[in-house]
Amino acid sequence: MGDLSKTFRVRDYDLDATLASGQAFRWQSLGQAWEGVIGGRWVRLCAAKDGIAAEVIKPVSDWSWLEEYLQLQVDLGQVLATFPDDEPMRNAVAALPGLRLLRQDYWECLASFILSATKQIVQIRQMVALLSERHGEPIASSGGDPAFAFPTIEAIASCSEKKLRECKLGFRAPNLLGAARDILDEKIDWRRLPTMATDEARGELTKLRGVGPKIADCVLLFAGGHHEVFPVDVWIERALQRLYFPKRRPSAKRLRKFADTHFGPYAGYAQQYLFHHARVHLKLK
DNA sequence: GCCCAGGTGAAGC
DNA sequence: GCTTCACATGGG
Repeated sequence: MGDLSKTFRVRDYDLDATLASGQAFRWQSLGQAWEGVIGGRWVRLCAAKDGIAAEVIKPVSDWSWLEEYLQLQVDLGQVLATFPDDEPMRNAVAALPGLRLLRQDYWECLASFILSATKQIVQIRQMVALLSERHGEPIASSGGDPAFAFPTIEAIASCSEKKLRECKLGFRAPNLLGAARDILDEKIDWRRLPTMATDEARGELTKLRGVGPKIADCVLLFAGGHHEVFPVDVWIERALQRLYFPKRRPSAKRLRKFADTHFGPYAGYAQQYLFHHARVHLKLK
């Protein structure tokens, strides 16, 4: 049997901040609701009293895929308690209480962040949407437009570079294609990735062309659940500079070291707070 | 038109 | 080692 909707009880969950924070790229805001696709299922989410209401289009009896994706079991208070007690962190948390990290699919996350290189978040969304429409499986959805699953590794691997460039991927096209083919050709130990220690997994991911430390760290954090990982991108670099070293100009290496030692066991969460806060509330340049 | 965007890899000091 | 640059494409 199963149900078409379910309400999950959860505290401290800011759905808007979480789905708009640039960690996942398939969510669309429609009025009060968010519509998206998680692993081949169309979903509509809505903030509800004491929790989150979910709607699907085909009956579901086991909702663990959604609980896992949304990380409903995480006690946010415990996470926030591990943050360093300094002004930048206090401000970022105060501005967005309830911001969470999702737990995404490895391939979709890797592919999306391969596309993220020197692109704005809006444009990453556009590339991901176009790629899914053209190379993903159509799936049932509510309303007029069909929805599309994110393209499988096989679907991307069987594309030509030209086909991918037609999805506006630019110079990222060969990187995405290469990643899909290298995974299928077992150039990296893809299957064992989820159980690897952080450094080993990072080493595997960065064997892929177009995947450096930043993209690898995003995959480790957003798909692998390595919560101690702190991806450093241009936004975070600016935020760290301005918030923690206003008078000096530390090298990228120095900032990396600071990020690795300052933020504690949930540094990845801290990073997401700083990142979203910097993007939304600070005019950093 | 110009500048820059959740980077990376290669080439130049 | 560190700095600079090319790489496609679109939005502000």
